Order: sequence, then C-alpha cells, then structure tokens
Amino acid sequence: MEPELDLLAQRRAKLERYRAAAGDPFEVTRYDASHSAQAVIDGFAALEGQVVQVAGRLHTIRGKGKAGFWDLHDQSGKIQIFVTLDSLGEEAFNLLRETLDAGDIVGVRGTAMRTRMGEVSVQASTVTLLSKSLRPAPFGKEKDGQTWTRLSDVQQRYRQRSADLLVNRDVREVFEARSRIVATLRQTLDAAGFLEVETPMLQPLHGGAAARPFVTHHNALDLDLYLRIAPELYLKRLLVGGFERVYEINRNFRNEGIDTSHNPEFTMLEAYQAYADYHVIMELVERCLGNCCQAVHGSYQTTWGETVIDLTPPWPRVRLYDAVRAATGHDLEALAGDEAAREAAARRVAAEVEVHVQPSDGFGQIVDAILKKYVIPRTVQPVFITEYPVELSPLAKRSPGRPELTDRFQPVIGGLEMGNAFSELNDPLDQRVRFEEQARRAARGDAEAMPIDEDYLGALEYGMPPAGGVGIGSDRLVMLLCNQPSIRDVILFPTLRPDE
RNA sequence: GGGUCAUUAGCUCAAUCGGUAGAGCAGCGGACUCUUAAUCCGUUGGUUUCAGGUUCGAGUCCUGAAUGACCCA
Repeated sequence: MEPELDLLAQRRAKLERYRAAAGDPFEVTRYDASHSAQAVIDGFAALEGQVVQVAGRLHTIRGKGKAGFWDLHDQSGKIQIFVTLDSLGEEAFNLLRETLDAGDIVGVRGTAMRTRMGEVSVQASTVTLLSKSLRPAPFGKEKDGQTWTRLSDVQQRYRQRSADLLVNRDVREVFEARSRIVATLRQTLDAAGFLEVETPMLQPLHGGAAARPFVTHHNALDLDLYLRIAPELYLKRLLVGGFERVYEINRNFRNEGIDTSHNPEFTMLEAYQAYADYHVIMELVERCLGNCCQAVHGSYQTTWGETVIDLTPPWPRVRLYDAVRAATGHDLEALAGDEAAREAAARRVAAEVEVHVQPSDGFGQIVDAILKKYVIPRTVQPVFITEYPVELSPLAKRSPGRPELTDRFQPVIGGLEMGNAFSELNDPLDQRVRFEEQARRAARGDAEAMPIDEDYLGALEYGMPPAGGVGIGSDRLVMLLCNQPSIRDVILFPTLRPDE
C-alpha cells in the first residue's frame, strides 16, 4: 500500500473506532464555544476556576500516558488543553488517546487553569470530536516563532492553500491585513462622500486600459464578450449621469504573462471625482494609502525588503521627462518634429540605453519602456511621476498649453507602479481623435490598443463634468504594506498551470 | 521567448569520484498524571517528477518532457 494511503487508512480506522464508541463526529451540527482561545488567555484573571467551552483544531498532541497536553488553535490564537485520566474518566481518556490525531477539530469543555509551568490552559472534562481529519496536514514544529519541517514548498503552498493557511499562521496574517486594507480604502472613500458602485465585468468592448482581454461567449445572445480589463469607461458614464463621486473595488482580467507583479485576475480600486483635477486626486491617493498603512502598521512607515518606506504625505511630484533625464541623461521632451520624427528619435535613445522596444511601439510606448526600466524600479520612496505624453494616455486630459502632454500621474513606491491617475478627458471631440489614433495603433499590430467605443463617445457628448480619476492596484498595495515580494503571496488562489 | 536553478518517504532535508537510497519529524507499537520542537525504546514507510539514452552499474552523466523559482529580452 502506498504510504500516504496507509496514513489515510489509519485515520479512517480511528474514525470508525470513535464512531462506534461515541457517535459520528460528522453528524455534529454545532458547538457553542463560550470563549475564543485568546479570550480565555486575556480574561484568565476572572476565568480561573470557571468552566469554559472552546473549539478549534488540534495542532500538537503531547504526552501519551495518563496525562496529555494539546495545542488547540482557533481563529483568535491558541490555547493549551490539559487532559488527564482523572479529569476525563478512563473510558473517554483511552478513546481519545487512541483515536485523536493532530488536525482533528474538537470542542472542549473544561476548567480554566494554569499549569505548573505557568501556561494558561483548559483542563478538559468533556471532549467532543467535531470533525475527524482524515488527511494528515503538514504541521511543523514551532517554538518561539521558529518553525521546523513546516510546509514550505511554494508550489504546494499555492496549490493547496487550505493546508498552507492552516499550517502557516503568517500567511493568514497577510490575508487578514489585506482585508483591513480593502476595508480602509472603502472607509476613506465613503468618508469623502464617494458612492461604491458595480459596473460590468462582461463587456462588449474592452476599454479603459492598454491590455489584451479574455474573450468569452454568451450563448443566448450569441455574443462574444470581453472580461473587463478596467471599469474606467463605465465609471465615467456615471459621472455623465450625475454621480459626482464614485468608486469600484473589483476584479479586472488581463490576458498576459504571469510574474511576481502580475496575475491574470487582479483587484483594482478605481475612483472618480467630478470637478476635481489630478492634483486633488494626488491628495486622495496620499490619504488612501496613508490610511491603509496606518491600519496595518499604526504609522506611515512600512518595511519593504530591508528599506523603511515613509508614506507620510505629501509625496514628491516629479515630471516624467525630468525623471527620465535624471536617470538616463537623455531629454526626451526636447525631441522635436512630427510624431514619426519623435518616434524615430525616441527609438534611437532606447537603443542607446539598451531598452528593448517592439516595432509596433509608438513614441509614448517607447518613453514608457524607458521609464519602466530606468525610473520605476529605482523609485523606492513614494513619488508621483507626472505629465505623461499624450500618445500614452488616450483617456487623459491634455495639459493646459501643452497639448503633447497630459495631466496624468502614477504613484510609484517600492519600485512598483501602484496605480494610474489623471484629469479625465471630457472633450468628446478630442476623445474621438484619441480613439482613432488607438485604432491606427491596432492596425499597426498593437494588440493592447483600445477599440473605438461609440457608446462611450455618445455619453461624453451629453457632457461630462471636469473630473479626476485614479486606479490603484489593490494587490500591489497589499504587497507593499505586507512586505511580500510576489503577488502570489497576496492572492489566495493565484492563477497556476494545472498540475498533472 | 531565452538563460540559470530546483523536483529524493506524508513534511523538512541528506546521499563523497557513477557503486546496497538515509536522517529528523509525522505515523505505528511500548514507557511516562504538568508537557510545550516533550522525552525515552522499538518500528513501518521509496516507480529518487516523467520518458528515453550512456554504462557491468545512474538519485548522480546525456537528451527530451512536466511543474515551479529566479534572472534577462
């Protein structure tokens, strides 16, 4: 017999034995704990000598004679269970000794007490098996924060997140922090008068970002639909409709490669504020991210690798071209001529600084490639990179008096683009010109170019107020604040190639 | 897309120049009524990721595949 099957068979046999003597644990429907594990410890002064009921999973079982010590874990923490032949009675004690395994879920009724070694414990008088663990979980050993032989193979951790979470407490803490971060984003925006909305994930046109979409099909309508790459164009339709402050926190889907900062499905916050420009949005971003940092760390400081990052507002603003010039010595802003001439000149600069560009790339994309190689990875403390070329920003408003630039910025922290924001283009005539340029890019072979969205143009024609908007990648924000270098460590079930 | 590395017991890892695949933990049997990486004695457990090849002999060398990690374009 395979050893693993052998281990499973042993546990099934124990289940049968317990079932015959004390009933089927899987028929139990509820167990009313009086206290969480942590509550027993925190409230011990008042609870000592009192009867309590706790429920959770046994992680370790020590002692096999006439006394034993179990570590019972629940969501709050862990509490030691002290069992003796005398406290449980011989029949129950022997049954449990012979049928319990690490991983079993039990309810314990007993007396709060302190052992001779001083550890707050529950001395059990009644133990009820609530669920038999039929598959051994890869619990390691643990003492004083050190662990031994604990599940650590990253592949297994991602593929079997259940085991990862129940074995590695620090993994769970990341996702608890993630929940606090998302809640803080909502609280911050709600407090600022924003309305949370939901817009389509299934879209007849993909828009709002430069990315390849997933395609799916609706049978009843016999219609191809795209999984959204961004909610942007729908949220701005709501500005047309009279909502002045809206946001959405939800999933986007992009059909592109997977690496430590990209997962095909990821969570994005997008927020739009009427009558505001990108300067207002910068302050909003500072507030949102600063509050999230406070929620996780209680301060504006967070550790990224070995570096302490300080999110205390305000953050420096640096013009894109200034940042590129400082990093490479090349002044891309000074490149003159029509678009073809600027593109050719930018291409020469890219070659000189060894930045790889695609033949289909235009001036804006070449600038972006240089930015991504020379500026973004080196920007650790928070900075707003501002004034992006119009070719790279088809939905952003042109800078006043500088039609080749847009009032756009990206917050960059820890070498990661944390988002994207701009004063929104509300001129339907200019928006049409921008879409047409995108269509030319698509014809040139750019798979990430946006299609012309006539319905959106029609909405803009009703009139959209001037507005500022922002998108923040929630996953990357969690990475930053939890010091996790891989996006897979902040997504519970990251996209993986199927095993087998 | 290219390169480097990894894959050995349920878990964490060894295995010298190519020469009988091991340990700790978990499990199983035993001792133990205050342990906490519990301890002590005994013990089961292997298609070395997969498919080929070289060789008297392959975990080890070669080719290919799978999955993953990291780096590069």
